[in-house]
Amino acid sequence: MERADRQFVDAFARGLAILEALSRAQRPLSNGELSRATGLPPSTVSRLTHTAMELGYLRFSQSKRAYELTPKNLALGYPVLAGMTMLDRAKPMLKQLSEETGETVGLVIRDGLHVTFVEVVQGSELVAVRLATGGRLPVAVSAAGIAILAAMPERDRRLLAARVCAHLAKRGGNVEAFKANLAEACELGISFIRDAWRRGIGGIAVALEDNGEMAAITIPIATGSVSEADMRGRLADALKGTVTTLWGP
Amino acid sequence: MERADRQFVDAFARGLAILEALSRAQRPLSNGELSRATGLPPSTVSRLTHTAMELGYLRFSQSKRAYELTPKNLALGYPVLAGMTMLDRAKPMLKQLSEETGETVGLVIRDGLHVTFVEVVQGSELVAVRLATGGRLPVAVSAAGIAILAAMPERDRRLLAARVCAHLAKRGGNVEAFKANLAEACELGISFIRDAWRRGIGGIAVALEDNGEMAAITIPIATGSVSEADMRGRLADALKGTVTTLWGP
DNA sequence: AAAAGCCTTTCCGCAGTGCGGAATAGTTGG
DNA sequence: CCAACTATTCCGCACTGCGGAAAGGCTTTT
Repeated sequence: MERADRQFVDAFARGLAILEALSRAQRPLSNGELSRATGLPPSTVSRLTHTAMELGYLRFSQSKRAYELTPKNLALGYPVLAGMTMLDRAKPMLKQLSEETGETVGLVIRDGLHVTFVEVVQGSELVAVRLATGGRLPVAVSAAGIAILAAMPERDRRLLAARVCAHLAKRGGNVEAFKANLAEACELGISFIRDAWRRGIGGIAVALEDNGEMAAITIPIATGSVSEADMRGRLADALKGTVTTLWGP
Repeated sequence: MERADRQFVDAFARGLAILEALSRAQRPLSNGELSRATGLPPSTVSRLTHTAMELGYLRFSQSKRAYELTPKNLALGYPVLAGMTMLDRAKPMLKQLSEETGETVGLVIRDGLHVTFVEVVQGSELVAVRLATGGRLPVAVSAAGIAILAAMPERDRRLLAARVCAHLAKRGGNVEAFKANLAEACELGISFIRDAWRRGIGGIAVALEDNGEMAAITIPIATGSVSEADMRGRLADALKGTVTTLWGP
C-alpha cells in the first residue's frame, strides 16, 4: 500500500486534531465526544489525551467529566503576539472605538484562509459568541477577512479570492455573497457582513497596514439588535473616523 | 524491551516539543536549530515540521530561512481566555495601573509549576523581555507565582510549595531565596522579586480572586533602572492602591 | 565558473511504535 | 445490587515513524 505523503506523521496530526477539536468547542469535551468530533476510536483518543496531559497541554476536569485545554497552550501563540509590532500601536484605537460605540472591538490578522483575533476589547453590548484572542473564522464569512482582502494589491487579491471561492464552493457556501461583499469593500474601503458566519452575527471592518504587516480592525455585530442602517451609518462613521484620526490615511 | 508507559505516544510528544521550542525561542529557528534544541535528528525534525506546516501551525519564512509559529496556534489558547470571566473585570485595573506608574502591567495565572501571562498592558518603560499573552515562566522565580502561592489556603500552599522546591532543587535553583520570598509575600500580601528569573528582570505582584478563579496582577521590573526602594515604595503603593480601589479587599 | 561547505529534505530498510478491537475498570442512576 | 454507559488498559500485529545515508538545494569561497 503506497502512501501519498510518507513525510506526514499521522500520530502527530491526530494529536493536534484533538487539541483543535477542544479549541473549537464551546465547552470541555469528554473522551467520547472527542472521539466523535475527530473520528478517532475512543482508545486512540485516550492515549493521545493521556500524552497531552502528561505534557501539560490538557487537563481533566473532574467536575465536568471532560478534558479542557490548559493555559500552557497560550504559550504556543506567544511568539505571534510578541512579534507583532503593530499591536501596541493599535490598542489605544481599539479602546477608544469601543468606548465611543459601546461595542466590542477586535484586531484581526489573516492566516491562510482564516482570520484570527489577536486582541479584543469587550464592549457593553452582547454578541452571541464569546470573543477573545485566538478566536478564528474563515476569511469568506468575516468582515475583517474581506477588509484585508480588499486592501491587498489587486494581483494578490485575485489569487487569494480564487482560493477562498474554491474552498467556499467545496463546502456549499455562498460564493456570490462573498464576491459581492468583497466588491463592496474594494469600492468603499470598509466591509459589511450580516449573518454570513452564524445567525445573529455580523461585522464591519477596515484594514490597517504597518511596516508590511496587515491587519483589520473590526466591530462584531449582534444583527438581532443592530440594524443595517445603524451599522452602515453610526458604527461605520465611528470606525472610519477613529482609524483616520489615530492611524492615518 | 519493556516500555514504562505504553499509553504515551512519542510521535505526538516529539511534534509538540518542536512547537514548544519555537514558542520559547526569541526568533524563528532553522531545521538544524530545532534539531539541537529538541535533541531530535534533523530528518525527524524535518518530517514533523512538514506535518505541522501541512496543518497550518508552522510556516517557513524564506527571508529568515527558519520556521515560525503561525497565528493558528493562538486558537489553542482561545478557550482559556474565552472562559476566563475575571479577565474583563481586571482589564481596566491593568490599564489604570500602567498609566499611573508608566510600567508594563500583566495579569497572570498559574498552570502547574509555571505561570502564564493572559493579558499585558505595555508601559512606556522598557523591560528586557518582550511581554505578551502566553509568556511563561516558573512559579519559583516569578513575583506573580509567589503571590498566588501566598494567597492559597495554607494546606494547598504547603503542598505546592514542596513541589516547587523539589523541582527547583533538581534544577540547581536557589531554594532558600524562594522560601524567603514566599514567606515575605505571606506576611505582606505582596511579593517582590529581583533578578531571580533573569538578570535585570524582577517584579512585584498581588493575588486576585474571583469566583474561585485565582490570578495575580504583576508589574515586571527592569532592575537596572528601578531601585529596590522605588519598587517597594512607589510601585507597591500604586499596585496595592489600585487593587483596593478597583477590585476590593 | 567550479568547488567546497553547510543545511534541508527525501529515501528506504526495518523494528518497534501506535493502532484499535476486546477486555477491564470506573462511575452514575435506578 | 444491577444495568448502562464511558474511559482506560491490554496486547497481537502490521505498518508507521524512525534515523542514517543519500540526494538536493543554497551560499560562500576559490
